[in-house]
Amino acid sequence: MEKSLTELEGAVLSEIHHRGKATAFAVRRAFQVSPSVEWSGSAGAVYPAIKRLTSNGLIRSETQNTARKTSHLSLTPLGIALLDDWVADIGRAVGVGLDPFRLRSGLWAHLPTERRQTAFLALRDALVSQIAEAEAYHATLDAVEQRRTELAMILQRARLQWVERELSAQ
Amino acid sequence: MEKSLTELEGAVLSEIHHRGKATAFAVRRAFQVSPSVEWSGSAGAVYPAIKRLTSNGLIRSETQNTARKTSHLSLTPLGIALLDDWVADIGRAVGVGLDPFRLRSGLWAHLPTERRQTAFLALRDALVSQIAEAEAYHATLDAVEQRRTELAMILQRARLQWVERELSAQ
DNA sequence: TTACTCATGTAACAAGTTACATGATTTA
DNA sequence: TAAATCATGTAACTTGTTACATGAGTAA
Repeated sequence: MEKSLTELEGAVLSEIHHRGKATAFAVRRAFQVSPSVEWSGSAGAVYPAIKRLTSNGLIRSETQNTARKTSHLSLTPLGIALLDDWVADIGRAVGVGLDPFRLRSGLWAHLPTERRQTAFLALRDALVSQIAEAEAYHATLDAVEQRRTELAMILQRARLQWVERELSAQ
Repeated sequence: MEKSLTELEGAVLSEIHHRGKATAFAVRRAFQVSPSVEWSGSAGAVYPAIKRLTSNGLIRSETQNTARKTSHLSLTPLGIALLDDWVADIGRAVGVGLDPFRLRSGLWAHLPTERRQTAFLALRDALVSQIAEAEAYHATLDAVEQRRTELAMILQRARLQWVERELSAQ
């Protein structure tokens, strides 16, 4: 009876199983380049996580017989079952998450007037350019990352609307 | 030259400065009850954070001369300045954050058909009831927490729309 | 041959979690 | 007076971060 998967462990398993990432390095790279996932893809997080999951029987790791000591990763039946449980964990999925924008939203009103105005304008610009960037890259992504990017765009558009309402309400 | 505040440190400072929480215990309680903030309000996080901020000169801590050794907390001018910087940190504010829903969004399509259907229906129900709950409590909250709750509701409504689109697309 | 990328991993550190310990005050 | 709440804090643990170390393959 193990405790349930952490968010990073679930993300690692899904990179291997649903996005075809065959090595620890490829998983790291995916985290590093994804704008819709928040981990840095640090070696000190990914390698220990894969080690844990391997020794718990969720990941099958086949070391290649090449000079470059790469391991080919895949999920065991147990790994697939626990990944499905993690994916279908409704309670976690509907959690609001750690959102730096929401956390600050009630505090901008308390900034000195000029600084507040500047902040809202900067927020608007940053959101607009992030949305444009996401739209540009969207077509180049696989199905999983496309969905995530869609939701990231929905979030950024909602924030943008909120900011514009605040700006016009001044 | 210290490094910038962590998200929890900024949240702690804003609880004291913008929401009038005068003791470490009150800060903990605020985190524990807030549905729009993700920290557990554990003693092992809050007390060390306040200790750090106090010894770095951001928090003034006046121990009361009562049997109950409560400290009355307030921000120093330095604390107010660094809090304002944290609040106006646009780069952090527009980050997408750690979102368990977005992380899973691309993976639900890979669940076995029946389980997927069940998951989407459960997601819809959970989102509907969370929105209703937030609406009910909204009026009882202070200005800061009201804004956060508004943004949490915007997020949940956007998720709900997305889920309903997925359900009707099957 | 120099530099970049692929590839794996460890060490020191940071900052969160739960669980526990302690004691005062208030309320049923 | 028993239980709940107010109040502060530590200890063991988990898991993330950056920075470093090592080495193979590839492209300029």
